[in-house]
Amino acid sequence: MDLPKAYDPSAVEEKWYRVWRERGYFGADEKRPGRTFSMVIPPPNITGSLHMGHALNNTIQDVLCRYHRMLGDVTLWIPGTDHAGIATQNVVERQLAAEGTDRRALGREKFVERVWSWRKESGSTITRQLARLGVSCDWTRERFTMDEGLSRAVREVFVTLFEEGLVYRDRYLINWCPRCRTALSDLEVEHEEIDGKLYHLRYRFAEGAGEIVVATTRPETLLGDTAVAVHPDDERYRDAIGREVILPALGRRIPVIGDSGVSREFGTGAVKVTPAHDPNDFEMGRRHGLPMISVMDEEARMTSEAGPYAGLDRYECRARLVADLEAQGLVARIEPHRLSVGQCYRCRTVVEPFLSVQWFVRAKPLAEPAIAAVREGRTRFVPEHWEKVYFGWMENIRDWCISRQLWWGHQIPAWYCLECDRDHVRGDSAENLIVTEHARPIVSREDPTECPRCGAKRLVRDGDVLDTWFSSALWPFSTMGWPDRTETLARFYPTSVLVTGFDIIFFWVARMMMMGLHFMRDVPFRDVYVHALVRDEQGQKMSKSKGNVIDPLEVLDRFGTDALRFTLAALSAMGRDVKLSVDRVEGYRNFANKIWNAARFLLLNLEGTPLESGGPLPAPEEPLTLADRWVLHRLAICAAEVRGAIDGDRFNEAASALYRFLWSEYCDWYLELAKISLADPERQAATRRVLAGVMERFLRLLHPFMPFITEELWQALPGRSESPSIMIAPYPEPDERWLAENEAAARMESLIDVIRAIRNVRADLNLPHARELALLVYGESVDADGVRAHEAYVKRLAGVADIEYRSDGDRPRGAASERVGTLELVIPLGGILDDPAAEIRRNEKQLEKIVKELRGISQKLANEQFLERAPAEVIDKERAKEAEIAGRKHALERNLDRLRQL
RNA sequence: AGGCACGUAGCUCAGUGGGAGAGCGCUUCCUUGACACGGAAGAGGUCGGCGGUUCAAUCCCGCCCGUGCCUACCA
Repeated sequence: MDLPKAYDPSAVEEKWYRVWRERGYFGADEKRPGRTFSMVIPPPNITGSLHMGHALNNTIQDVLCRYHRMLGDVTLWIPGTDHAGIATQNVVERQLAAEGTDRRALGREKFVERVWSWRKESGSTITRQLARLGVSCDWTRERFTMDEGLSRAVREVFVTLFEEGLVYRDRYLINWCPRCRTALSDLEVEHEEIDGKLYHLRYRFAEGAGEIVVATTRPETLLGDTAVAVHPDDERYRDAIGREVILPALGRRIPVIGDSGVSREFGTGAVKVTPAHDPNDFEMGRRHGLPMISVMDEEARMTSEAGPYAGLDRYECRARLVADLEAQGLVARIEPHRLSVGQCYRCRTVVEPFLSVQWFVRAKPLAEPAIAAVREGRTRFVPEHWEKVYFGWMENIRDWCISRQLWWGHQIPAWYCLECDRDHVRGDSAENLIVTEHARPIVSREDPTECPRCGAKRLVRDGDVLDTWFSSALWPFSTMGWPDRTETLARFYPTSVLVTGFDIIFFWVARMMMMGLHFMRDVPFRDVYVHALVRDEQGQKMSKSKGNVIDPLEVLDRFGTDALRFTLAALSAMGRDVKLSVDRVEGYRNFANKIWNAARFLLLNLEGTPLESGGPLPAPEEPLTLADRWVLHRLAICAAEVRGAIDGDRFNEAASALYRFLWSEYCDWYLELAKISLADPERQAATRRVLAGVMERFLRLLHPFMPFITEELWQALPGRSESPSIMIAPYPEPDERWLAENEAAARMESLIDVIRAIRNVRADLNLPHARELALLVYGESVDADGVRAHEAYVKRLAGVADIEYRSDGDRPRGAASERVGTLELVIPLGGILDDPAAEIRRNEKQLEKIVKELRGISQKLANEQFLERAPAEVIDKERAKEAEIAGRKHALERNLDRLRQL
């Protein structure tokens, strides 16, 4: 078979992905006995397009998946997508806006239809892009958080939690996005520090003289103030408590109350209390039974409660109000102040605390088992320190607001009776419904046709939908067919590992833990592998606004899937951010090309010889060259390292072991040495076997990281094995016997040192390779025997024409000298060396280094405490080193003397 | 405010209680029959600073400086 000179990914990737998929290799056979390995994909949003975070996340998952499949585990990886409530609704709303209309004009039903058709057209973009990464997930099991089965699971969970009292409805101060016009959970609010102002405002006493100055960052909320609070023990305000002040602008009388939650140090020690617009004040309002006045509506415009300011936007109101107060002399002063504002995580609009009736999940009872499960090690975080983050959040968890005032999502299965609950319900459809917190919702698995209390047929359904993350929380079991008791669940739940980014530990991981434990009575995953963010090469978060985004699709086009995957694996040191640069990908593209050409060399040299590259590797008893033995030893080490690294989730170590073996060992040394034995008829056959057998093992070891090139080359190898695809071939085990061949390895390495030393001389003295050198080897030892036995290696790789051995005696006068182990290598330079000064300089430089090194070691060995307390082997090692360096020093000095006499 | 990471070669990053590493970049040489997406050789680092533990610290501990992130209702 003729391979092109360079690897061309585009000619290979699509072809093999189709073959794998068509042959069903991605599927898991539930009936097959044996160990299982299972994962569920973190479902990307249907609005999404592949970014580097996805690429990293899915590369790691696919490495694990392919590895376990090759280990023989029954391997299941379920893919799917998330309906992404707000994000998707926003996309379609933007489309409508472009058409000059909006969702209200369309109506709920038509709007939801419209979203479905959008999803049909565009929702699979992300899965097609994932496929380009080569992910081996079982597409026949692909799920969507809004599909029928998952919707059933969502409903079952909601109803059950309601029945258990873990879901409830209440009027509460929640986070509200005035642009999306929906409630948000605490997690969906992102805090950002900004430069704001602190306004000091005068509130005059209603009776008598005097005033209290309060400090606020949000003067417009003053319109909703129902008290002023001070610390009860604050001497300054002792007499104020119980009196009333006049609310500026509106003239309302409000009480001064004492509350120990007020800090005496901050500002003036007095605080305005606005229960309907501030979380602190809300709590204080509840404690003191204060009225709660909403002065802003759901679009953050001032309500009629705001008096003269009604109808103004919140910021406009602020400006007008402050101006008015200044005119009245009620502004004591305004100072700059850093404060953090909450923004909607989907649209960046500043979020407003908003008093409204919402649905909540009571989190504490669900969190406790989830905390215990991690404490007991039933679920393990990798790296471990994420446990702390998880505990920190879980232990201080607050109830989860799950209702969203959107149309795209799982509509809450709750109905209100317009008859027996008519005092609490206004409106007659989901769109115009206003229901107080006192209404009694009818929550049901089946859509009710009449009120279970009064039998009335006039029911109206709650218009809210559930937080997207509510359905994501069920993902590990809902995708496996729950609430039915399926074989899939029995076989694959809990999943083996969840691979995810730390940014969604709270959003997703924590909630899956809670729901999984509650409904499945078991953790959803054994391990959570938390990888970091992909950043740019300066460590900046990639973002469109910064313009530093590296588009994975472009990278795939330029360098191929395997190169990107290998790069991500190589850079993903556990728990560290991945700082990606295109140069790096290019480097690993070159690696792919190196493999390609090594295989090309191999195929050119097999010349149709019948050979089983997948057959057993030669055994140590067989007659083999030193190079053969060495490479087989190194292969075994590589296999052991790679397996250990993947088992320990150290993907970067696996990648570097593979890289080093193939490039620095197989190509740089073994291939070059094999060229010698291929020319020797007696050795040719064995060399071919080793050459091909090692390559075949290497391809299998590499396959989880670089699936495409490994399949393409593996298929090109002759007679490799029974398996029709490398994907389902067994993962190589380190061969114990070759692992133990340390002696051959040491001899080879000593030869490598000899060759390097000669090359070194050649390079330093600028002697072209064509210029053949003579070599004198001084010293009697196994090292000398090694050179004697492998002269061909040294001659070929170092360009030496002639080798002589001397036990000792005079060295030639003009020569270069190198000390390697116990040997002194002398290269006579008479007639070649134009300028002895160059060689003198070279030697002097080396000598300088050596002298320094020797001084350090001698000092150490002179230290009594070191000799007393250090372990014997360390001392022995230091002694050996001292002797070796002393030998080198001596040889160098002698050589320098000779050179200087020239 | 609290917490968690991180500071190692020009750049981006691995790593380890006893010999400082990789990729890219740089310098010199090589169009040698797998590969110039290549080969050979090399330069370059007080492993952020200061203390401590230890026979021995880049690694463990403390403090400081710098950077990044997360959490938090302090107006």
